[in-house]
Amino acid sequence: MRSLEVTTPWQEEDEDVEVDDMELSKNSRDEMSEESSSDEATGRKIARRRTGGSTTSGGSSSGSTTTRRRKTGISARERNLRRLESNERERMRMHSLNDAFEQLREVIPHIKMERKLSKIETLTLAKNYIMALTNVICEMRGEEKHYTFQDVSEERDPVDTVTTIQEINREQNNNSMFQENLEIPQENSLINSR
DNA sequence: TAGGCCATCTGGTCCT
DNA sequence: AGGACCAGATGGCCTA
Repeated sequence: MRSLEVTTPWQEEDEDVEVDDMELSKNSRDEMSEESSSDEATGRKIARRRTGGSTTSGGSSSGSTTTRRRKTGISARERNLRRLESNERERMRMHSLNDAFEQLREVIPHIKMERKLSKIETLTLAKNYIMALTNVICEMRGEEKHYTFQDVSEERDPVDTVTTIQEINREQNNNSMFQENLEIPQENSLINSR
């Protein structure tokens, strides 16, 4: 995994002097918006955009415009290095999160669409699926259903398209179009395996 | 062109 | 102390 190597003017400043962190952030952003590269290992695009970041980080006092004294013993070069390493770790973290989303998309039944499910759609659909499966289990045990689903309207959102297992079955039986497009992963055929 | 979705950067906070 | 996690900010891409 390759880390970004960007030389910035403030990197040259090695003495432990007082610096303005906000100015540091600004310089960093400006400097880093120059190039983009790709991850050799994963082929992922690295730093598709590098002009992000904020001068007013949320929920904290980081947005203060006051000049703060840098921690002693850490040079600007060292701080830059740590920031770049931190960025790299954060990128990797987000990539693994996205991988998890992708795996989730693959195991929940949904209508095939031109575009892939968004993250919020994926989570909502997964939640509905879990609720539906829970109801199926309850039904098999002769227990009362845990969850109730609202009636689906005529115009349905992709997320609401499959709300219950019964609905999946009904749709599969009645709608050839649906039959053609609905993807129900084998691993998840809990209903048939019991 | 506005709005939705997304990737990335960033700094604060939490955790080990 | 350092890494993980989190949320705000920003800008790119795409679609209606």
